[in-house]
Amino acid sequence: MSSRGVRHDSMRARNLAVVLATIHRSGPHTRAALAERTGLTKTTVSSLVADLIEAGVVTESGAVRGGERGRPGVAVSLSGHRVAALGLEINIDYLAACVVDLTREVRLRRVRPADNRNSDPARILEGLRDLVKEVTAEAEADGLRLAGAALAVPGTVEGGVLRSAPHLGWRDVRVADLVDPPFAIDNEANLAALGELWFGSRQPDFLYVSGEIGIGAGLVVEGTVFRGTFGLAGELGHVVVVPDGPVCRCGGRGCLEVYAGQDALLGELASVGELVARLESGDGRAVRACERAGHALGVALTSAVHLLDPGEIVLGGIFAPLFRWLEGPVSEGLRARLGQMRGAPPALAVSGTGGDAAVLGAAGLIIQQILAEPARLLDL
Amino acid sequence: MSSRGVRHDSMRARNLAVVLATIHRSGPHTRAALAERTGLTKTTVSSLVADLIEAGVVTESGAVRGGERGRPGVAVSLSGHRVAALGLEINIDYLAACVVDLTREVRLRRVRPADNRNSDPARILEGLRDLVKEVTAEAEADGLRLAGAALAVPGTVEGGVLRSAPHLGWRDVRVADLVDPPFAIDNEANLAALGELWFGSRQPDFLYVSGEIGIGAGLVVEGTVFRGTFGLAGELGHVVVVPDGPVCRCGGRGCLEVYAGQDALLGELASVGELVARLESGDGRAVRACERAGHALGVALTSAVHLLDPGEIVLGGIFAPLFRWLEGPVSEGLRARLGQMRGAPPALAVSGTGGDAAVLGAAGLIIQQILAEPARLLDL
DNA sequence: GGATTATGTACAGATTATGGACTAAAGCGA
DNA sequence: TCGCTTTAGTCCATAATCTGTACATAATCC
Repeated sequence: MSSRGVRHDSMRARNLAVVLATIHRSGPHTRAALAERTGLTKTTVSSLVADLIEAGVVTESGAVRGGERGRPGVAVSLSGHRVAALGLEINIDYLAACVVDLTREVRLRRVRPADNRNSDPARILEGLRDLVKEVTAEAEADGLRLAGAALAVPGTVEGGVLRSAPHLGWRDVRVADLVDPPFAIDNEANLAALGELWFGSRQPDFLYVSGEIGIGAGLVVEGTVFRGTFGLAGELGHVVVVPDGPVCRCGGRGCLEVYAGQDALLGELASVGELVARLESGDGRAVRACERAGHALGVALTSAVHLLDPGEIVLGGIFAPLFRWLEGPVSEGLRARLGQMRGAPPALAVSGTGGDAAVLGAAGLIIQQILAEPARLLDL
Repeated sequence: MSSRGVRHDSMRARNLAVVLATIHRSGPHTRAALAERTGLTKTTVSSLVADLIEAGVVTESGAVRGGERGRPGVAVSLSGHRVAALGLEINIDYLAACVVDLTREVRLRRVRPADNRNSDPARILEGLRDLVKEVTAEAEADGLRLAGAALAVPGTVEGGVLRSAPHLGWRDVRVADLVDPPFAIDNEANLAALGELWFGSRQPDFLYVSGEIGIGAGLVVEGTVFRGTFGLAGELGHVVVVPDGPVCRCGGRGCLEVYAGQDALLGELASVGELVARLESGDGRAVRACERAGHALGVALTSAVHLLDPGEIVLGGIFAPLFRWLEGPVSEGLRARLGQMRGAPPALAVSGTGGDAAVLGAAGLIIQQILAEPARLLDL
């Protein structure tokens, strides 16, 4: 609980957010419908909507007839023409950026291939800065105002500081400070979960499992990402599957990653595409690797379901193209192990976003912030 | 996000809560100090404090000199004399109740031994109703007004309905409806975690591990219990320790409970006291059982730390008296398995509450509600 | 075209916080 | 002891915001 008292302007800020959230959640509304939904009076809603229009987050979008009789209302809907969010991602082999407007339309996408393994943070951040400049200029030329930016990184983040990104070879990098204006940073898996929420037409409760070189997970409960105490929650890749199994790069033993990480799945194959090809041709070794991974995932997800209680489980990253082969072993494992503890195990689904859930989710985080505090756009 | 607009009275309700929370968190304050802390004006604070005094949640408690000079202020502190909360618990072999006032003073405790295994819900609830009547009468004779009640049950709770309590033999019991006024219900482990927060002088971030016949856990993040999507989070007892281990009563295999549940620990011994005695005398079998349990706990907690990211781990219930013998294996397991993933594993601590963390936590839940919405006390 | 119905705005009134003036109560210094 | 300074708490006029009623507007129904 914030310990600051609230004043008149906080009340208005809150009401602006309530009206905007209603439009966002349930589509265009007339002012009258908004008044009914929010419990505010028509007068107040009119005044709030006027402010939201001025802030550029909503527009009037034509007449609607409510019942059969009476004066038709004017629909107020989210506006995609003024305000947008910038999503960024640093990953092992690329930098990516995207611009998403308030209607969730992806307005711009940029991917720059790069080899960032064991790289120098300063050099990569220089490249990121360039990318930001380029994309910002293009967005502004499009008439968009970028209300904020967020960055996805393949590592653990604590209070805006990148603590450890083993594959990049980075430790304790204060990424946010190096770019102006400073932006939000979060773990790839957390943001991919948000990406799934915003762009994969998901229900607001699920566990997104991100298969990359490592395996991460982001839990979304009631539309927000659960981060734990230090922001380190969701490290599904190191859940114990076999207590005295092979040593993992984390120092533990028998972690999920050992059985279902990219390296374990691909073996000597060069890419996921190749693995899929082998699977389709019924190659025994590939099928066995996939079954082993599915089995391990079933075990780890059983623990995860007991501890996190997700509404649904979504497989993303490299698990998405492999879903056909993973689904069976994973869901059987869950069903058998969860037993009578719950009615039925959470449903298993494929990720609805393409490979770029994380960048999109980064933009989604900013959109979430805008929707939560539209008043900030008015102060500037 | 609630979708209801806020009005003047919500603003005031919020400010009442802010002032009260400040006093609760940081002890007695003068009105001037409250004004500074909350950012409200002295005028507003005076008016809010007047309401809080009327509601009976705070009192003036003597003069305090702030600096060296100037008129001394009047300290405003929590009042334990009017408002209190009722905590209740149904467990395998007893019914319990307690009354706790706003200063966290336990004003009343009642435990009624009973054999509730495989019992008839209606009969037990009858007994609970009697207990409530008795305790309510005593509290009222003491001048206390019970602002609400909450009930801890050894089972899973979903939206006020007790879904499944295997040891009681209950399924789908609508407990809340059967008592008037209806009260909040939650899982024993979740409420024990709150009990630990309120009465064990804990930091606001920890995972409370409740060793009873089953093993549960309640995660507290920033002072609130994490419940997951359906309120089923924290089922530590069924986290997988050995994927093809012995069958557990839940239907799974190799669950933590199989290795560290009460039955596994006690073997043929009749009570935890007896086990402690054996351990103290160095009985080999007892020591080995304890080591095995500690090892299994280390494995399950490793998964829990990766997924939940708790600030600290608190062992309660039957694990509390066994802490001396469990601490070593558990913390070694955590240290070895967590490896380089985090700076250091979360600290391991014993529960600070006695055996009745759950009842106390039930009362704590209500106190939390009062502190969050003091305005409700004024409306009546 | 007039009655009916629903939308959206205008204006007075209510609620609550603010800010400066004022009163109260203590110590300090002469 | 008296006045000065300092801090606490209250009073009152003002400002921000929401409410509620009245009203103008725009559609359908007959």
